[in-house]
Amino acid sequence: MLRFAGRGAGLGEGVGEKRYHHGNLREALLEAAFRLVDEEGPEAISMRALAREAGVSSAAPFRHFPDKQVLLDAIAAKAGAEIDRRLDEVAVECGDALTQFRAMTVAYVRYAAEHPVLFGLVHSRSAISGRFLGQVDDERRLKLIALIIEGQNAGLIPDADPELIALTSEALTHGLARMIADRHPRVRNLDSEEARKLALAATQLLQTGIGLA
Amino acid sequence: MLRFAGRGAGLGEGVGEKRYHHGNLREALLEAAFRLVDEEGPEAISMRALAREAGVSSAAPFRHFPDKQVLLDAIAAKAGAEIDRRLDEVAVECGDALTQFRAMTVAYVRYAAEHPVLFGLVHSRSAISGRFLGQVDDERRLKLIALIIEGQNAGLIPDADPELIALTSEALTHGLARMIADRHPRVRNLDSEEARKLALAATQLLQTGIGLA
DNA sequence: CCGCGATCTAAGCGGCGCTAACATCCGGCC
DNA sequence: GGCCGGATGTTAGCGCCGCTTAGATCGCGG
Repeated sequence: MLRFAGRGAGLGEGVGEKRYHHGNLREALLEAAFRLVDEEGPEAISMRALAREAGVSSAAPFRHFPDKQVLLDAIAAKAGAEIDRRLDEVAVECGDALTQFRAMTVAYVRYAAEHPVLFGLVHSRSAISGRFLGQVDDERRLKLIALIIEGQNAGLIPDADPELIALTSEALTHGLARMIADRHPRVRNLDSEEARKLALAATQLLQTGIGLA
Repeated sequence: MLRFAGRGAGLGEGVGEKRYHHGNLREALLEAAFRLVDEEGPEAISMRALAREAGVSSAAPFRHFPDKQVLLDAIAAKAGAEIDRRLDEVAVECGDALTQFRAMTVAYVRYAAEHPVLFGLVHSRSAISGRFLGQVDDERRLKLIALIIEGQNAGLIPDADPELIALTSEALTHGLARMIADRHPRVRNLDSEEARKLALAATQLLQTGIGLA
């Protein structure tokens, strides 16, 4: 956590009080921006508007974020961490490899349905090129591959290249999530329960395959 | 096609010539914007810069595009039409249903690898909500479902819900394309030949399935 | 050949991202 | 305790942006 100035603006701040230093400006900006992006989209925020909302001058935010893109990247990192948290959460409920993979798919797709804009921001080129998400993604990649090898040893998964199986599975999951988040005509307006059912059906189909030859 | 003023600025326009009316401003703006978005991203264009490039005043573009978003949507529509053209092109080379589907996946993923920004723009919320892409998408959806039913009748595809099979297939295709276009760490810097191989391997895996139970 | 609608220009409004120069304040060091 | 340096604010302003309005120019149909 960041240090918090002792005399900074706490939650019980009086209405008329004005102090030179905000005390927690970085977090205040990040939270406001996070909420606004989630609700209105990334184009809806401006550094100046955020500064006004926080009650500081329009130049103040640049003390904490060198430019707007860095702020957007920070928002993406926050959303990415939340996705990661949810995936870890459902992963501990175990079951065999395929069950675990399906549970993670459901969690991923549900996040996309519930927070489409943030989901999109996480996968924007700028956010992806950031160090943070690359690391997280790599960790999950290794876990997923380990899971697949485990499934292969247990006779649940065919002996194809684990990397390819992981990538294909993830592509299906990611494609579903993207289509929902982007309001693709074919999956418009799914609530997260419908998204859950769709994710289950699609992953089931991936398990059995769509070819008979 | 749009009408083209007889005395409009043709390709052989003299250097010093200046005329009050451009003659083909809408197309000139669209082409320049299309190229710039493809090369530099949507944030790289501004109405004023496009006007300068076309040699007109900064207000002129607004005679042809009510606002910037409409221009971006027009670019997305153009890219969407090109994707559609490519899919139709490979679809006529026939083969059975599964082969045809795999060829279309390859074409789709290759476009994403070759024109990542345009591919992303086509699937932006604003473009998707436009009438045009919805129609195109719906046509292709019906074709794909017809293809699946054909495959089921031929004993190539299992008797699951054709809608679900279509959606799952498309989600895999779309997910691969998105990951490549967004430079997802796991599939960075694939050229279109590598993209082709990956698409073939992944769709092959979808056919056989990733589960043995 | 003329007038009317389509197309363009000039000028400007308010907002934006970002910077520079200066003000204030906090924590740490003697 | 006092002071001093760096972190964190402020004011002012630059240049660009999207977009609007009012008027100039053009070209086509009657």
